[in-house]
Amino acid sequence: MAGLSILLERLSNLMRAEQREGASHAALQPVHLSSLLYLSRANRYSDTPAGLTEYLGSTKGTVSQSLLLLERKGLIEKRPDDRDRRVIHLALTNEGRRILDQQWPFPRVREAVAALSVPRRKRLEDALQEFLTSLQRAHGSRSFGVCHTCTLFERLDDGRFRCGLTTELLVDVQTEKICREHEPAA
Amino acid sequence: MAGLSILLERLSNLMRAEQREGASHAALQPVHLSSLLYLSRANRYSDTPAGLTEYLGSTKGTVSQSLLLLERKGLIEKRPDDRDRRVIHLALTNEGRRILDQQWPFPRVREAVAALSVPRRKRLEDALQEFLTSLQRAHGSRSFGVCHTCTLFERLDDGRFRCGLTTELLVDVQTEKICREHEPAA
DNA sequence: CCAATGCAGTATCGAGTCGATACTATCAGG
DNA sequence: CCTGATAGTATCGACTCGATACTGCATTGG
Repeated sequence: MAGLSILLERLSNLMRAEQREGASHAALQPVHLSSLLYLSRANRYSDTPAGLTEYLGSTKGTVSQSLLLLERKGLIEKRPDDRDRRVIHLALTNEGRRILDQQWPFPRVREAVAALSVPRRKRLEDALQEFLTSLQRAHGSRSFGVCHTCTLFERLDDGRFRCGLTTELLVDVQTEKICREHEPAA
Repeated sequence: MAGLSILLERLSNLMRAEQREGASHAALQPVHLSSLLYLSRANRYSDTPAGLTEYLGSTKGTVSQSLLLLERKGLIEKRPDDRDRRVIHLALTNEGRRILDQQWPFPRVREAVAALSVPRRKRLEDALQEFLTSLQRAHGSRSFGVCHTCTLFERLDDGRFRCGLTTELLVDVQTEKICREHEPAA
């Protein structure tokens, strides 16, 4: 059935138009808002140029350029990793957080979501979640889920949390963030 | 609920990545494939630069540039309107159709759609259609529906069809195309 | 009938994306 | 210690995109 592909294409175009409009209010490009959104939600394994590159499905060269611009505008900060000196961690500045809170979610998307009844919203959310998982698998992309839904996530006997991949202990707030190493349940 | 906005954002990014990849196979930009897709499905009231501009939610200057490029590459043809000499009609060339058929729908989107069971696909399609209508309304955008679902569409006693807006008779094939003057049922 | 208004489309400019390529620096493993 | 892989940057050219200014045609109201 081609109907679904057409709907997805139309949705893409509309979302794109909303993103352009929202971004231009802050003198930014759509991809900049996506970047700020990702970085505001990425855990410490994921808040790097490489993590963002994977999330956006772009190339590291392009992303590097965008990050230079965001840094120049004072919306993000770069901090070198303590252990691996090739790695850079990215964090939103207060100004970056302010811009993101102002522009996201996009008002018309918010409005369209609000126009749906609660059960219909739930139905769309479930159906979309399922499709996204499927699309991410087809894309060979990571799932970018939140840490505590990961199959590698461990609850220790003493109540603390640990990442089964890195065997590191996790602070509570980290487990609500999205992780590029996330392994979905099924 | 912010969850749906986040899903839509993630879907946008993934679709964008698919579009970039598909387009680059044909040495095009994502917006060029969207343009070809629209033009392949637009009726004679809608196959103009202005129609495409509305569909893409862009500006006429930008669209004009993209169309020059598509014409230069031999993927579309321009034909002046008979009655209004300001208006230009756009049509895909055989080469344009070939490129579109080759690149669309995007293989991974197709794959992800195919991975859904029929009832789940139907559920997603219905939910998405409803949301799209809602979003288009919020956006102040036209619905770009197919002609024969339009409230202005008339079946005459002799079996022919007529557009209630322009009062023109419509040939069968035109009624399956999308129209920028489309008025959805509710 | 014609002047004002508005619409369809084009031209041009500057900032930025994006892919490609080439590069540096660092890490990890044999 | 060397080899290969990984993280990130620099640079180039084609293109998008918004803004502004422009042309030519249509419509409308006096």
